[in-house]
Amino acid sequence: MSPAATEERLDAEFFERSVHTVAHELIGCWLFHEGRGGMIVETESYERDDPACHAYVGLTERTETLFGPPGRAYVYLSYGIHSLLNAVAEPEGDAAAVLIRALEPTAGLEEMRAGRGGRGDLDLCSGPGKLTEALGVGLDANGADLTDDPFLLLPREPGWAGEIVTGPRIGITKAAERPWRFVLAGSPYVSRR
DNA sequence: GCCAGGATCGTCT
DNA sequence: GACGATCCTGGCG
Repeated sequence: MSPAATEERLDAEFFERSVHTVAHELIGCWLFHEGRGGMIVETESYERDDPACHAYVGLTERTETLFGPPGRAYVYLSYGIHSLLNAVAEPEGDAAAVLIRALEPTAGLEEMRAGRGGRGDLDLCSGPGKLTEALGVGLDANGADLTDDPFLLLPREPGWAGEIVTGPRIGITKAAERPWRFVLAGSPYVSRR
């Protein structure tokens, strides 16, 4: 299953709202980068007044993108190894972002398998570090416009009716209890943990 | 199948 | 100089 090529992209307005609303509504949407990608099945939201958010400490060179206009990509290096992809939300000057944690891969499967060392499809995009590797998104994508090439971000297909479950965020030590993780119920493509 | 530990580097103190 | 919004491997049962 894949979206029609003529469908309209999500625009900056979509992201210019509460980061939690954006994170929730991104589930079921489609994300592609250079022809590789699929349906978003797992996200987490990070707001500015949130000890786990990088922008919590204020504006620095690193967090500049977070304070910028919505609909941009915030990419940073985690554990010295993995690039993690976020979508900047809320109006410019209001730092908040949605971490894209997992996709159900549908497009460019061969390329993604090659980039991921020939792993099975369940392991292609089932984690924030995995999906950036599969899609070929690196640190140089920081600040890029997610609503334009080489990214392609499409809304849910008409009539889509997936069930979305919320829960505590994963892999953080501060404010981990806040229920700002959103997953598509029953999807085998979400990260394990 | 489950768990513990290591890899590796940009950013902040 | 320490610490991660992670992933993979190896050891053990």
